[in-house]
Amino acid sequence: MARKTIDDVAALAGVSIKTVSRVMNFEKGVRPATRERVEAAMAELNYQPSLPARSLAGGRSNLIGLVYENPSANYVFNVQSGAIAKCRDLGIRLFLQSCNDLGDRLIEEVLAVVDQTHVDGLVITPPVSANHELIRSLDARGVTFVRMAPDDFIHGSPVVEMDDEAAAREMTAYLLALGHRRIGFIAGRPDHYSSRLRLKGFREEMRAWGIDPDSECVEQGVNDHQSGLEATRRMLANSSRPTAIFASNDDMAAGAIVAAHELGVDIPDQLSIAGFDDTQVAGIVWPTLTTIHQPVYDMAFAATGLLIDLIKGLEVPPVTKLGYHMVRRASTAPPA
Amino acid sequence: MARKTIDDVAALAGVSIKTVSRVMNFEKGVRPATRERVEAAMAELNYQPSLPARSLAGGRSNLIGLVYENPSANYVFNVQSGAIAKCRDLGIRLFLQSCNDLGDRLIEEVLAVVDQTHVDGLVITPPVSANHELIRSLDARGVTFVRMAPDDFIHGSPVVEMDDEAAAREMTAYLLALGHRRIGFIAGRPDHYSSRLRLKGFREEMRAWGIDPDSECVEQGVNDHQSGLEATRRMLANSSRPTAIFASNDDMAAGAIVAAHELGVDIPDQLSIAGFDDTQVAGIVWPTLTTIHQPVYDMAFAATGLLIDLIKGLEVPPVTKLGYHMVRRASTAPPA
DNA sequence: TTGTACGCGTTATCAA
DNA sequence: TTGATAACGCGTACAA
Repeated sequence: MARKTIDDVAALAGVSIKTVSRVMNFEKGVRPATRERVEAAMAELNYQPSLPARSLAGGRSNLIGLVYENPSANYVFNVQSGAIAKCRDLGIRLFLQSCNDLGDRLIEEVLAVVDQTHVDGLVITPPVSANHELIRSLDARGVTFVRMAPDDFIHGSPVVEMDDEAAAREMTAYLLALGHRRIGFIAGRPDHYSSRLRLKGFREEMRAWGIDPDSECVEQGVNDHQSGLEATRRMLANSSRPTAIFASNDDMAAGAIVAAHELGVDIPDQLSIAGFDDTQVAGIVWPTLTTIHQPVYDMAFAATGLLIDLIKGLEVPPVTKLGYHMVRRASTAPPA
Repeated sequence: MARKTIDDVAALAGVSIKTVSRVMNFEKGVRPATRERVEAAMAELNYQPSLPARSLAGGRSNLIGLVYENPSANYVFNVQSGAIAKCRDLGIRLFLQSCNDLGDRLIEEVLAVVDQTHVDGLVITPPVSANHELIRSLDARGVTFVRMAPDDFIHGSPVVEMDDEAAAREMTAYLLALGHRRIGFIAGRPDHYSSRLRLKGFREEMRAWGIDPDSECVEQGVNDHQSGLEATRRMLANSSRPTAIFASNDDMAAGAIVAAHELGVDIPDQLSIAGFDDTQVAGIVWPTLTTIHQPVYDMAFAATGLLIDLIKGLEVPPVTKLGYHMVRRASTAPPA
């Protein structure tokens, strides 16, 4: 079955293609009666405008790209869901650009996709959003983009973020208020900006409570389950065990839970464990995990909205900060 | 910076645009020396062909669509990863079509995307692959597609699947061989074909071992953690508790683990638990989960490859069956 | 308020 | 082996 074109619609409605175009694009200056005739014709033919044709003819492709790199299935899924939801509202199509396993071909690939697909702009999520070389290259190409949680403001593009540092402080304060004093921290990958902020928040709050920095045991992890498990084993082998462990993300916290189970350490009676992100695992492990809810979906939704506004030429705020909140579940309690 | 076009390349190479086109598309009948000149020009200009233009002019868009609907973040992530990997190999771009939350607008939406984007074909994953009405509509539109794990072969399109029934039989046999006789089964959503196959495999193997069907307690779940938790609570409240529980997927098995922990039932000494899928959670829960590895990534990779062959007009096998394997972890053992 | 004619960057036809 | 030129389906000047 041949694809319906604007000519078919114009013929059926008895107008020129330009008028059909006007109706499609909600331009003013079309007589209501004419508009209705055209709309009826479009409906009858089940007409769908050709994106490639619009893209070629007009400057705009009505296509935007979402650029991401691994973090985790849940993170990617939430980011995508947020972006998809916003696009669906506005009739924009989303092009996904996964940079997983791309290595140093990343920049080249992203630029190629931009040129090939004619996307109108990009939403860039961490850690790619902190790739300065890419940002500079995109800027040189004149690409419009919005970044999620970058580690700088070197570029004038809008930024959407949450306050990782304040959130980490809040969680730390919560553990301190429960009565914990020896609190272990499992840090995330130092090349992720949010990891650094979370560690900073932890340290500052500890200091604010006058805790001796020596009783702060900070172990380095790499954001995955295994590294959380190993870091916790090291901490629990220590003579002065912590009574609480705060992991920089949920996956590592889930690893910490396993390490405690292995050693027969009861959670939360003998050891409190807290995570960060509020991903799916937080509700699946036993005991369920106290954590910080990171509004990933909302951040992607907001970033996508900003990008679309930007493309339309609207003014948008340079920084959008979204709220987090603590989710208290079963893995934390006062020390024995 | 203006986008480079085929004219720029042609001018620099001192040939016509048609020749550049020939080189790009690996058509034969171009003198090697000419080809090299053109390739050098393309490289020098960092030329990227315009997808919309190719799509309009030629019949092909070099774009394929991946259609999916929720299942889970991990499932979607793996499917995407497989499809992306295959596309990357072949210079094809992937368009994602999430049908989550689309309800009865699903068919309309998918058809609209096909018409608008001019994708050359679709890879359709379950449960959408079993949506007969959609399949019929796509067929009527003459759309090329490959289905993953559909529940029928009503349509002649190629199918990629794994043998859920045999896998479930294998897991059941494993539990029986360990010495279990009272085995509980947590069934998945009956509207998912694979759920029905897994239940069938469980039942057949039990029967093959001459187990009295009354000692088969089958509880209905809906594929999520919570339903696995509740189903297990019901089973464990029973006077004749099972000594092993086989859940139709990992999420429900993770729920079963929590239920056992809540009641102080030791895993695996007092209760063995097995899952299905080998998703990320299987390695994160404690104890780690014995499960069946479902080759989701490979299935998507294969399906994408088949689709691309199909688009090229090649012959492809009607059914591609991929292998599974059992992953023995810590959640199963002989009964006490 | 509506229509005509041209151009967007490719591929395809056919001639050279 | 190559090239001129006409599509592809739509947006945009500009004219009516």
